[in-house]
Amino acid sequence: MLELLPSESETDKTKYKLMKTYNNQTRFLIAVDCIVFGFDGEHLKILLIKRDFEPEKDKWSLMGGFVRTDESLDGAANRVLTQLTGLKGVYLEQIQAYGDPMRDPIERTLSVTYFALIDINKYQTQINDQYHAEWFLLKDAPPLIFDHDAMVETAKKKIRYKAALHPILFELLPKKFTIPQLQNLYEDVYNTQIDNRNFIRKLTATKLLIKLAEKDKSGSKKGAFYFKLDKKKYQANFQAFLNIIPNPDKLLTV
Amino acid sequence: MLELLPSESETDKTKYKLMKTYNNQTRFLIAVDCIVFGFDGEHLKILLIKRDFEPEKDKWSLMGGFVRTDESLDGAANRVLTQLTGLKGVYLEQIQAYGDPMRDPIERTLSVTYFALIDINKYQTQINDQYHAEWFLLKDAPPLIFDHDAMVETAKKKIRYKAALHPILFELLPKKFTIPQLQNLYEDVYNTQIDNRNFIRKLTATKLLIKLAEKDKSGSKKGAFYFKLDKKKYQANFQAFLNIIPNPDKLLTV
DNA sequence: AATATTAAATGTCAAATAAACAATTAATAT
DNA sequence: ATATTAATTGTTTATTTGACATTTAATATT
Repeated sequence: MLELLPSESETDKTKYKLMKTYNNQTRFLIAVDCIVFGFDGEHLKILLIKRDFEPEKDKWSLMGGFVRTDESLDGAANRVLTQLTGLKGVYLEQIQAYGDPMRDPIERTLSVTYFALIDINKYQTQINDQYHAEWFLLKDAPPLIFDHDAMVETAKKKIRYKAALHPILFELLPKKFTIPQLQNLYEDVYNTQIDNRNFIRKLTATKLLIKLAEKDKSGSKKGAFYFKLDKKKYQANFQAFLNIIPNPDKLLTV
Repeated sequence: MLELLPSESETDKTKYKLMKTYNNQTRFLIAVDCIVFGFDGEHLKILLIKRDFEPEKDKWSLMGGFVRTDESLDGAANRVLTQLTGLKGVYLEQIQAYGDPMRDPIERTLSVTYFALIDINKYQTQINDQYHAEWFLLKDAPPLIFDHDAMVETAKKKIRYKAALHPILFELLPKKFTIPQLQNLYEDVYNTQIDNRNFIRKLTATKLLIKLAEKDKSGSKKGAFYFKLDKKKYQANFQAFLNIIPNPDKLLTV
């Protein structure tokens, strides 16, 4: 930044000590807001909380919180997410900072959004569910407070964009999953039908999947083989561009 | 966010008026920092400023500034960029928020970074060059203050990533440019050699270029034809995935 | 026990795309 | 007239993609 205060010529450390704050600048509240996605085997879902206090009491909202004095942004986002879900080590990625002066009617607040991808099976309503959290189908989520609807829209676009190139959607699945589950997930995210043979061929080419002996019999008579992710290849090749769905760029705005 | 104050039951507007601020929360400075890229026909460059005030006097830094009371983040970034370059309507994109508690030794400050792509020919040192700005080859830019080096690294990755899929690099070129210039640009961004015939074929396929009658004679005896961008197609198909350079994902971390 | 039912799993062919590769052309300089 | 230099152009092969229908494994039914 610019507009630092001039100071006398001394050692840097001394200077810093002399200069305790930047004068004549306004300070703002900083919040993090999390867009938490899950997958029920059929459809994408989003975890929202119902506010039981004013303002906007009884309205639905993203889970968030103010950044504290000694925590980083990622730290705050992880804290908020753990408060809500009880989960740690969740896939969490910063999306964007929202800083419109009027976005919070009470007081100007900057919000840094994160999206989280969690295995919905690991999530359990906290015993002391102070947040009144609820899963919604993404398609019929209720209106949200402030600019949270815009945040969710951006988050949807972001995961569509990123999942078109990188295997992040596995973060939504349990350790063992079936090909039909995986295909349902991709089809729901992109709201499109995918040819099953091409889908499997492309998946096989990634070498990310390990076939297990066990079958999931719950969905059909024949049963579908379980697969698990090859974690090493997943981490090693995460940045590589995949092309699982046909013409992904045509689907990004749907 | 959570942790709003409870309030009496009245109309929303009344509630908001009653509730003037969020209590018991720390407020922080918010800055924007711009990573400004240019292209001299051969190499990518970055615009840095030399601080002539304490702390970190005489050190190189990104151009930045504190967010003011009534401006948005984008507004602040545009203001800062115009102050530095005199340019308006520049390609500017938010990258990321940096919020490590110790990133600024004077006072905790959140910085939201933006990258700017400008036509280096349009840039002219401001008459009153209070910022002592200077262009550096990206490869031999000096060490920067605070966490600005990390910001530049992230910005480099970001434009490599984005330019692998979208035609943003045209923002660095003048209205009229030649194919050799364009190829130099891509080769410098990805630090790789590109086969000239394949490069032109892929570019032609995008239908983004319009060939002009005029030639640029400065670089060779034969001269290279000027091209200009088809602005309508550029805007209409900006989100479409291109594949100008071979195996871009292999080059993203170089 | 044979047959029906249901969803999972599998293969082929044609079209499009990408990568590797060298010769010709247009202008100026000698 | 010839040499020089960089810009421009095309072909061939390999790979990837998309479109398309049948078989298989298990359970349910008769």
